[in-house]
Amino acid sequence: MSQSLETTGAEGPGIGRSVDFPPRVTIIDEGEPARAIYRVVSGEVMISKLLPDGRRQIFEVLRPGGIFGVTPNGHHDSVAESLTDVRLTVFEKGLAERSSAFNSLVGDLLKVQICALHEHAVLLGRKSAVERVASYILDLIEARYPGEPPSEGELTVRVLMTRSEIADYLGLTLETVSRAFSQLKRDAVIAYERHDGLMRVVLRRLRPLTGTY
Amino acid sequence: MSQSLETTGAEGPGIGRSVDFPPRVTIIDEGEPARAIYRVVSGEVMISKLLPDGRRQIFEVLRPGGIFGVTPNGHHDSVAESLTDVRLTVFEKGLAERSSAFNSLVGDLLKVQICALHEHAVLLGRKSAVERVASYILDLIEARYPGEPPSEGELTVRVLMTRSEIADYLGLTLETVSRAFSQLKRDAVIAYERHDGLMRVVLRRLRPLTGTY
DNA sequence: CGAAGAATTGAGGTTAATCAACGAGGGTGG
DNA sequence: CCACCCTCGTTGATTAACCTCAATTCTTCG
Repeated sequence: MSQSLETTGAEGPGIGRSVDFPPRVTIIDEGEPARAIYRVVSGEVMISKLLPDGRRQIFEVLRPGGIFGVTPNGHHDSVAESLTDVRLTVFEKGLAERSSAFNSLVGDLLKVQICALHEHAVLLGRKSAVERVASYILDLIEARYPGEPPSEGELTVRVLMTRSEIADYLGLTLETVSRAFSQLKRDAVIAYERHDGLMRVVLRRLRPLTGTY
Repeated sequence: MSQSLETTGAEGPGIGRSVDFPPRVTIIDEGEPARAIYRVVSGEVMISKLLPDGRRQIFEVLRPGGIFGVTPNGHHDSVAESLTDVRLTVFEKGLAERSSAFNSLVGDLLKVQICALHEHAVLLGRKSAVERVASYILDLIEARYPGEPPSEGELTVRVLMTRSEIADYLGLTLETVSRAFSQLKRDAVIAYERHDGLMRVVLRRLRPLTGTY
C-alpha cells in the first residue's frame, strides 16, 4: 500500500502533474474509484486483472505515450503496475475532461489500444506457445525500432519482463515460456548467453513463427 | 461480396442513415478503408480477425447501442459480420467527427468496449473450457435481463451463435464447446431438449463455474 | 423424402500444465 | 570477503486438458 510516490516539481505542458514510481509497484488497484487519467512519460506500465483464485492476465504493456486509468463507470476495472522506473503525467478527473483537445487525444489513444487488444485476443485465443512468444519478441522489436527495421541482419532487444510476467501476458505458464525461448534459441532464431534480458534476434527467422504473416 | 444492402427511408435522429443486413453476411472486411462508423440499432454483430491459415478469433458480439468501424489509422483492423438480421445506423467518416457530442458518445462506448475486451482477455488467457462456456452463458443472461436478475429460479436464454462461432469466440474448438455444454447439462446447470438455442439456466449453479466469482 | 448443416459423442494424439529438481546471479549479514 | 538465501530461469518426467479425426444423430429446408 505505501509506495514511494514522488511528485516532481516539473509540471508538464498543460494541466497534468508529474509523478514517479519505482519498478514493480501498484499504481492503481482494481475497484479503486477513478480519480485521474495517467499518461506514461517514460518507462513501462503493465495493465492486468486478477481472478479470485490468483490467476492473472496482463493485457497490455504501455510505453511512453500510452494512457491508462480511463474507465466508463467511475471505478478502475484493472490493475496498473510499473514494470520499470516510471514517470507519469496525472490528469485529474473532470479537470481535463473539459478540454475537447484532451478528449480527442484520449479518444485517439483508446482506438490504438483497442487494435492492440484485438491483436492480443487473437494471440490468446488462437496461437500456439511458440507463436505467442515469437509474437511477443516481434512486438519488442517493433517498439525498439519504430521505423520499419531492416528486415535483414540481427537486431538486439532487451526483455524487461520476467518469465512469469511474460507468461501472465501470453496466457501460458512460466515453464512453457521458458521452453519456447529455449526452442527459439536452439533453432537459432534468437541468441543470448546471460540472463540479463539482452537478446539478439534474427528477424527473418522470427517473422514466419508468429502465425500472423 | 454482393449482399443485400437496403437503405431504408427512415433516417435516424441526426446525421446517420439506416442500413439493414441479413444474418451472417460480411459488413466490413479487414483492411478495407474506413469510410464510416456503424451503430447497431437492432440485431447482433460479430467482430473478428482471421489468421492467414484460417484460424479465426471473434472478440466481441455487439448488441443494440454498440458501435464498430472505429479505427486509428484509416483502415479497418477486423471483420464485422451480422449474426442475426441487423439494422445499423451509418455515420459517414468526417461528417460526424465534427460533432463534439458525437465524439463524446463514441468515446464513452469505446471505454465500455475496452472493459469488455479486458474481461475477454482474462477468459481467453486464463479460463478453462467449462469456465469459458459458463461465462458465455452468463453474458447471455446479463444481456437478456439487463436489470439485476433474480439470482434464484430458472432463466431462459436463446443461444444465437453456432457451436463453431462460440468456439471462435471462446478460443476453443466446436467439439470442446459441445462437450462443455453437455457437461453443464449433465450437472443440471442448464437444460434443453431441442437444438433450437432455447436453454433454461440455473443461475445459482452457473455463477460459481465462471471462474470470476 | 432426401440432402445439407449443426450438434453430439467416442477414441486417440498432442500440447501445454503440473510437479519437481537444479543452477545461476544478486543481495544481505556475519 | 564469504556464506547464505532468495528469486529467476532452465530442464525433466508425468499428467491433464484440449484438439483432431471420425462416426452418428438431430434439424431444417428444398
